[in-house]
Amino acid sequence: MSVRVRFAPSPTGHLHLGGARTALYNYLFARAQGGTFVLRIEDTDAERSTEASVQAIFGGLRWLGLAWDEGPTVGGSHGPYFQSQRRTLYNAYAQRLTEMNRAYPCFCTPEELEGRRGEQLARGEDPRYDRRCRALSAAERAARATQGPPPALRFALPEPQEVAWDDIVRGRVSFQSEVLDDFVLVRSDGLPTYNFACVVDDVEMAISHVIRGDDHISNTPRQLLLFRALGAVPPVFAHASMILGPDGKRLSKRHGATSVEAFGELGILPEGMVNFLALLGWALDGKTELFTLGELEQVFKLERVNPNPAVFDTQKLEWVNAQHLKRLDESDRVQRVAAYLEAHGHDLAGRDDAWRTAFVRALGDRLRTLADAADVGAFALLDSPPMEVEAWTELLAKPAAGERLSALAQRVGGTTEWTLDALEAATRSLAAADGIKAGDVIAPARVALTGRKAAPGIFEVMWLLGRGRVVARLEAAAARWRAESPLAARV
RNA sequence: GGCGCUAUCGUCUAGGGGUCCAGGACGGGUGGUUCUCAGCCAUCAAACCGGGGUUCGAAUCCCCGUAGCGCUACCA
Repeated sequence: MSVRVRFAPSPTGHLHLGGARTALYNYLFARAQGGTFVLRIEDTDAERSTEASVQAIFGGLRWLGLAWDEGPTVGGSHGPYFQSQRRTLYNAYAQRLTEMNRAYPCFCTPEELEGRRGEQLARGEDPRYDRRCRALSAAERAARATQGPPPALRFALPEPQEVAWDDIVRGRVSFQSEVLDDFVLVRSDGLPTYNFACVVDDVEMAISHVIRGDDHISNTPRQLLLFRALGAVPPVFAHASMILGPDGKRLSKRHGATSVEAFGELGILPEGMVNFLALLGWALDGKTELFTLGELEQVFKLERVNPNPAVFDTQKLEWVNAQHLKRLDESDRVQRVAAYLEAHGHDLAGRDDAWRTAFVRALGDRLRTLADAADVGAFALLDSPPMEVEAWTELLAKPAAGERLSALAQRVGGTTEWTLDALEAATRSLAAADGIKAGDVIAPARVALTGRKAAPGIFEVMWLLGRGRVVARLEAAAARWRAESPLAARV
C-alpha cells in the first residue's frame, strides 16, 4: 500500500507553529517513506475561511520548503483540493449513508437544541442529542421536509461498541461509543461538517496515514465509526501533541509571534525554523541537534515522535537559527543579510559586494537572527548611530581621551592605504608612541565610532565606515569630550 | 462535570527492568582566549509528580491519586 498523507488546514488565519509542525511531520514522513504529501484546504466553514488565509498557508509552507506533491496550484489525480469544491461528493456520500439508514434528517432548530442542552446540563446529565428525529417515520420526514427550514443530516450512531485504534505516537487509544452522540454530518445549509468531509476526503484521496495534532484525538472515534459505516479501511493515525507557550497554555497570539511568516520577519531562517520545529517533539537519538530538511527526510521516524506537549522556547530557536546562519556559505549569508536589511528599511544600494561581504564578515558570529544584523551593524548602517549613555559617561572619565581620539583621527586619516593591516598598524603605533596599551586607544575609539562599548573588531569597523566618516566621528567625539569632560584642560 | 491524552533538569529531550548515584542540548554560573562583545575551549549547578504494587531488581511494567492540556457545536 502506498503511503499517502495529507496536511489539511482550515484557512482561518496564518500558518501557525502547531500547523507548521504538523505539516513538517507529514512532509517528512512522506519523504522518508517515498510517499505522497497532499495539501487539502478545509474551507467548509464559509464564515471564517478567507482567500488571504489560503495564500498565507501556501506562503508559509513554501517558505519552509515543504513542497506538496498534490494539492492546490500543483493539481493531482484526487482533486479538487478545496473542500468547498467537493460538495457533490459529500452529497453522494450523504445520500449513501441515508439509504443505508446510517444517517437521518434532523429538524431540530439550533434554538431547540440549545434549550435542551441547557436542561440536560441543569439535570447534571451529559449534553447529548436526544435522537428525537431519529425516530421519525418516513411519512413524518416527508411532511416536515416540505415545511420549515431544511434539516441537517445526522449520523445514526450504531449499537454501543468499543472504538479503538493503535496510534503510532500514543499506542492503543480506546473510547466507548456511548460517549458520542448522533453528530451532524451535513448542516442545514448543505455544507458538510468537519468530521464528515474529512472522512469522505481521506477515503476518496486514499490517505494511508493521518498525522495531526492531538486536539483531534477525540474526533477520531467519530471518524472511525464513519469509516466503518462506509465500509472503508481507516488510515493509520498518529497524533502529535500540542505546542504550548512558556506559561504551559496552548500557544496563541498572546504569546507573541506564532505564525511562521512572523518568525521570518524576526530574522529566523527557514532552515532554523524547520530544524527547531522538528526537534519540538521529535529526537533522532537525544544527542544530534542540527539537521537540514534534506537530512530530516532521511532519518525521520514517526515512531520517535514524543507524546508529551512541548513548550515553545525562543532561546533555543535562536540558538538553532544561529547554527544555521553559521553554516551558510559566505555568499549566501551575505545575500540573505542584505535582503533582510533592504526589506527592513536599510538602503544598501550604494554598497558594493566587497563592502557587503566585509560587513557580514565583521558581524561574524554575533548574529542569532538576521534582525541582529541591523542592530550589531547599526554603526555602519546609520549616519549617526545613537551614543549609549553609559559608554559616553565612561569615556568622559578617561584621562586624555580627547587628545587620543584626535591623535588617532590624524594617524588613521593619514594612512596611505585603507586596509585592515594599515589601520591596525596606525592604531598600534599610536599606542606605542604614547606608551600605552593598544586597548586604551581602541576602547575610546570604539565608543566614538559605534556609540557602544561592545561592537565588532575595531579595524573592521573603521574599514567599513571609510576614511571620511572615521575621521569625522573621531573628531566629533574628541571635541565633545573636551567640552564635557571634567578632565579636559580648560583654557 | 464527563471522556480522553500527557507526566525525566527552568526548557527541548535520551532512556523501552539491571550497563542510570540518569546522558545530550538550550538557558544560567565560573575560568581561559582575542581590542570589547560575540564565538570558541574548559568547568559547575540543575530532573525521574506523589503513593501503592509486580520483580532478586523500576525512570522504565500495573493500579490509584494529583497536576497540566484537549474535546465535550449545524468550528475545524
